[in-house]
Amino acid sequence: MDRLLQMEVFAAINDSGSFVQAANRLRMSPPAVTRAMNALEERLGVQLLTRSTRQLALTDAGARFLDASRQLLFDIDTAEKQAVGETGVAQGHLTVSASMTFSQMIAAPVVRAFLASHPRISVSLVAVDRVTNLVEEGIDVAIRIGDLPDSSLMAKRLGMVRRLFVASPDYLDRRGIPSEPSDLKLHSIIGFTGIMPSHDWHYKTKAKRGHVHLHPRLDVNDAATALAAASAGEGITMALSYMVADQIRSGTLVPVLEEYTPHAVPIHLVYAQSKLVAPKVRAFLDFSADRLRTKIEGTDMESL
Amino acid sequence: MDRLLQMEVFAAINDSGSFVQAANRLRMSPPAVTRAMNALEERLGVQLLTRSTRQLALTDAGARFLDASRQLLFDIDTAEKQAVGETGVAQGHLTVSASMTFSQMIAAPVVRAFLASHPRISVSLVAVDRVTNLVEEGIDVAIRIGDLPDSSLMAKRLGMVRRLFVASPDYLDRRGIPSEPSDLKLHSIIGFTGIMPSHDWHYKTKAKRGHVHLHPRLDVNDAATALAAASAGEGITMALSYMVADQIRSGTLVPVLEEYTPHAVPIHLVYAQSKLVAPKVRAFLDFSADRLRTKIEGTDMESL
DNA sequence: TCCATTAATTCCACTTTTTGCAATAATCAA
DNA sequence: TTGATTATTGCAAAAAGTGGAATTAATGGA
Repeated sequence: MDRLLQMEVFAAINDSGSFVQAANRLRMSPPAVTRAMNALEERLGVQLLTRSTRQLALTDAGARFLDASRQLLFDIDTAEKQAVGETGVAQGHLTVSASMTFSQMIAAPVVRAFLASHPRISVSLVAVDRVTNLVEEGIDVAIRIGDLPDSSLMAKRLGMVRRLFVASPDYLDRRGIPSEPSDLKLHSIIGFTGIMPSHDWHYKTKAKRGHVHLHPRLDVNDAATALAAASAGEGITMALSYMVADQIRSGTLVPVLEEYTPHAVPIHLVYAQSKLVAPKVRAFLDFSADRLRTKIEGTDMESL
Repeated sequence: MDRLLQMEVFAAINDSGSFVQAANRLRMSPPAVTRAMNALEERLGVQLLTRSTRQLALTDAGARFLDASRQLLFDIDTAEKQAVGETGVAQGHLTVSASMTFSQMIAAPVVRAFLASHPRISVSLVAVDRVTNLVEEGIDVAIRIGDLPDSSLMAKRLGMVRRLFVASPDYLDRRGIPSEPSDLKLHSIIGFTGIMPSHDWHYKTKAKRGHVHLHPRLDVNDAATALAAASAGEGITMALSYMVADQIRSGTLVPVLEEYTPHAVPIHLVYAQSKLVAPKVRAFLDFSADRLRTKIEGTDMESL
């Protein structure tokens, strides 16, 4: 039984507050966590954690060992990175997180290309629509949309993202191009709950602000479906700029009411620390940054 | 593969200078050492050691990682001891070293009693006739005969040891009691090469000094055999005091020429460090010190 | 140059450990 | 008491680790 893993399990239990969550965090089964913890206590000959099914409490010895464990795990990680330095082979397992849609539409192809060119690296692409905690959830790189809070994380800017109304050229030929928000009431709207959960659209420009209540004829919660419908000329839908960058470039979709959707937020590649980046992480950052930028650019603020 | 063991193997290889010796030190097989080293390099993605059958050399990364490993292994050991503190159960494996004869005659019975009263501890009793290096050879407790050099080791004094001539009472009745060294020439000598490799005995008292050349009729390299012969009345032999303590107490053997064999040296239980002694070591020290003292005392200098 | 020697490595059959699922036990809130 | 949740154990399958023997490689001496 790996003694370092025992310490990692012990730390994870205390971080997450339960055996099951520690198991998830470490991608182990709950029995494995139980056994690791038992083995650690057995080996040290002292109880570290008094536990019932509903309550966990550190013993004195446990509290002492927990502090030491955290420090040691950090030291070991540092030592390994320092020793390896720049010379190391990019290998091992990499965990990348992004929002569900971004992951599907943008990140996945880049990750697949990355896997193809780095045979010794495996990747977990975690698609979750919430802000992830890199260290706690063991994520190496996250793609974050929105302004970044100050933090100890490093970030590479990939571009800007904003919400856009889009429709196909033939639809606009048939139904006309809306020139102000209220015109939308005369149009066929394809609702996308992922971006616009309510059907009220609040807009704000330099000149004016207001809102329209939209009545979608079709309402879906999947970006690809909404965009397919829009491309087929079924109506106007709202999308995030990166989702439609390609179609706008190729002319399959056309943005409308652009002056009413100016608010753009940055999108970043985010990763922990600045020094001692593991080769696998460095490799992913180097590989993906340009590719992601290319995929994202073209429909952001500057294109207005 | 235990990552800590990998670091231990790496350190041991560098300490001992070869895979085979590292294997011996860690009580592993050479294949296991090779595999641990390969796994470590594989995991880090960098070569630590360039090796041929005759030459080992650290790479730059290896040198960095070696320093860090040694420090970390020490830190982990410390952390575990600190966390466990006094509360820990005495358990695990204990390695005790002593000279061949002391081990057989004195230490082994005490170790057996210790095992019986500490079911969770196992013991390696290493009987070697050389000074062992506690840390390098992974020995927890050593029994040392002779003056101790200043060192970082802790010691418990068990008593004094000196060389003695002994014979059985009936032999002395028959052949007379020697009163000075030259009388030995008229006696039947049982040589014991363990204590007296040459047959020249150099003696020195306050009054005089000199030497006699002895002609043993029987010469053995095993203490038990020599003492058995002496007990059977076959002659005079030289023994270390602890070997004959019991027989002298019981009268089976009688020391002779005591004024010519005054030089006594101390005997100690030696162990590493003063703080953070592992419970298993503490238990052995507590258990064995008195018992060993009892077995040793009675024929040392003070009994003259 | 070749050979004997020594040390690391690989091969292989075997043993031990580890694994996760499913069932169970324990706890607490309602 | 019940229901929900969580830790633990039993068990069979899978994986990893094991050391002895054979192999390979390097080196110093003949």
